[in-house]
Amino acid sequence: MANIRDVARHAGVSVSTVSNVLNGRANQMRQETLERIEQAMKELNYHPNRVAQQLKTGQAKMIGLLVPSIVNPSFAALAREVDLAAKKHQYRVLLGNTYRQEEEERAFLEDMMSHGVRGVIVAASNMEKPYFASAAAQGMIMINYDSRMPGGDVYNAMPFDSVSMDNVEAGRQAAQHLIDRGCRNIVFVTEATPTVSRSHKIGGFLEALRDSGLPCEHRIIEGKALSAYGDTEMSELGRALAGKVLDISPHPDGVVAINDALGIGLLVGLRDANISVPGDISVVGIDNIPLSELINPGLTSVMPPLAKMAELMVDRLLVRIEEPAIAPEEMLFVPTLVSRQSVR
Amino acid sequence: MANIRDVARHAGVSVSTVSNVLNGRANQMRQETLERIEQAMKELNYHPNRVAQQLKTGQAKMIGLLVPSIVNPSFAALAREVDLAAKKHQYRVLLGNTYRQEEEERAFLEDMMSHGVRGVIVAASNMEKPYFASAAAQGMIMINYDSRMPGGDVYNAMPFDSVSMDNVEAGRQAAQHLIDRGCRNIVFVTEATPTVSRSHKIGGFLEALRDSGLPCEHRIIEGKALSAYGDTEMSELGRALAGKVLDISPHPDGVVAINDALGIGLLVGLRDANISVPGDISVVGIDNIPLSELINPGLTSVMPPLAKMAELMVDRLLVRIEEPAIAPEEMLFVPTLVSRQSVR
DNA sequence: TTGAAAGCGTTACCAC
DNA sequence: GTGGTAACGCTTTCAA
Repeated sequence: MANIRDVARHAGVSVSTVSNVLNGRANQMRQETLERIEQAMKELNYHPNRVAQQLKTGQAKMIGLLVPSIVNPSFAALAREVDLAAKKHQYRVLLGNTYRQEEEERAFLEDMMSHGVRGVIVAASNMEKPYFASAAAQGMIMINYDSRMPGGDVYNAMPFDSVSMDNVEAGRQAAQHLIDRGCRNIVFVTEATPTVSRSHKIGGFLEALRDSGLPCEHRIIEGKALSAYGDTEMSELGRALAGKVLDISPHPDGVVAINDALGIGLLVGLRDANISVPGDISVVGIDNIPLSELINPGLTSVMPPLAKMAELMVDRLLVRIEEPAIAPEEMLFVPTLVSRQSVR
Repeated sequence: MANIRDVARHAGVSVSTVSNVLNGRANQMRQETLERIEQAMKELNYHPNRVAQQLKTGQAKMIGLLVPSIVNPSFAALAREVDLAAKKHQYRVLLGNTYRQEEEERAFLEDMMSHGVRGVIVAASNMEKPYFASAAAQGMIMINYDSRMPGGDVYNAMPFDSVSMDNVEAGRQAAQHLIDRGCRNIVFVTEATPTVSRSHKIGGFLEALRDSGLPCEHRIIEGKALSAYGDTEMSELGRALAGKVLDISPHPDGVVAINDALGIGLLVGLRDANISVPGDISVVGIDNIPLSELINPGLTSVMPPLAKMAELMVDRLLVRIEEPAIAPEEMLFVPTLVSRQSVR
């Protein structure tokens, strides 16, 4: 592979001049020189060596994406959007699956450091862990996806931006939709692990019930997923929780699932119990994974504006790499309800 | 961040000595020196700069993974297994989504070159395209996943390894399972684009019918998917093709779908038409995506040994990077049938 | 057993 | 406007 020196020689100029072209400093260059250089690049099929650029500048044109598991459709969708957004800036995405293992998270961050990656999007992990702070101290820029940041003082002490769907609004929309369609006995079904996004969703959900004068007691049905949050496990949980929903008497007429994977499991569990959806019970999910459109009945769901969110995260990351002093912010995105057949 | 010189200084040795430790050449080193160096690394929290190593050695500890879309569950599953396999060798995975755009594929390969990545796993793309050959000529090691390689002379001229499920066997197993369960009027439903893996599956399918003395005429039902092979499109196609299946008279009692996404669509389409699965028609898919376990009825499917395949691909890639002269091979993996509720 | 120094491909500063 | 050259952090050969 040709290098910058070959190009310089071939064009009869110095290395610095070629470098100037490469770095957009060709404005006050003689037109003829520029052309000769560009010509040489073409002829030699020259592509700058990113590794050398990195070594010199300390900047890799890569961002890291840390997710629990790419097999989970929500994170696959996120990965796609992040990839797309990164491409607009000529960045590539380094993927890290952590399976919720602390050791994997730590190793990923360290690897990113040594690979010269300066920015990482961290999806759905608890950023209070010390290695996040320590990576930040070493200059790693991180941005949190999906509101796993603790609130209050601790949050303010954290040097991380946070981007998420407005989970309060999501919970509210889901509940309100059921109320609008005539449901009056509505429950919220969820995995038991407490997170900020979870409590926000529940908050919005209860708010909607309260605003409509519906009872707010014993509305939360929860269960513990078996293993790390694979999608399959989440759906299995949903299937199991269908039983708990039907233990309630009288049967609820509307259910909000904390995410679509769980909602889909719920659909299966209800069908197993010969309950008709939406005939007997209406179900709304939160997430809008591709699958929700495919199954029967299609799962009505509250959808985050993922593409916009990914773009903002990438943009923000790149800005912050240049200007680390910018104060961290929490950015919320308003979701939209996608209506399908699981609600009457 | 501390560098190798800091460590050397701190330990009172030369840079080369530290480098020797880093590269496992510490066997004939004085124990005491080694300890001092290791101590210094700890104290300074030293991590070697991969970028500098790369620049020097031309080897990035990264492999590329080129997939049409990570949102497709089959590729997400592949990505997970590849990530796991790569981790065993301390490699990271650079993800490229191409959405079946030639331009994206070309750009990805070029980027990998300039990032110093020496090995790429190429999933389900036609490797006859000239840029693959050109990347290979520049020293990029590539391995093809899922048998999209052309056969015969052209194949032999290609410097690529190929790893795939034994698609003939997969088609055979699917058909044989239906036959074993008593189906006698069996069809194969597929997307229309011709590929090697497709024709192998069909080949195995027909072979099984022939061996059991069943009719082999007009057994292939096909349709064109709308856009790039998103999973959604594939399922939509399956849903549409349910109609074509039911146009056959008498109705088939068994269907093999070329992949699970299509099979799931088929299930939905059949239900829409008030056909019972498996009561009236049995369905088998090929792929075994996580979703197949979740839906109702669960889709019986032929499963490739993905983890093994990913491990072999990564191992082979790394071997070949060291020893590019090794003759390319085609490696086939025997699939297993996973029985669920979609077959009577 | 350890050290000195060249060089990987690029950038950026300072001369001319 | 263009060129010379010292880094960036590491590996590796050669010498001591």
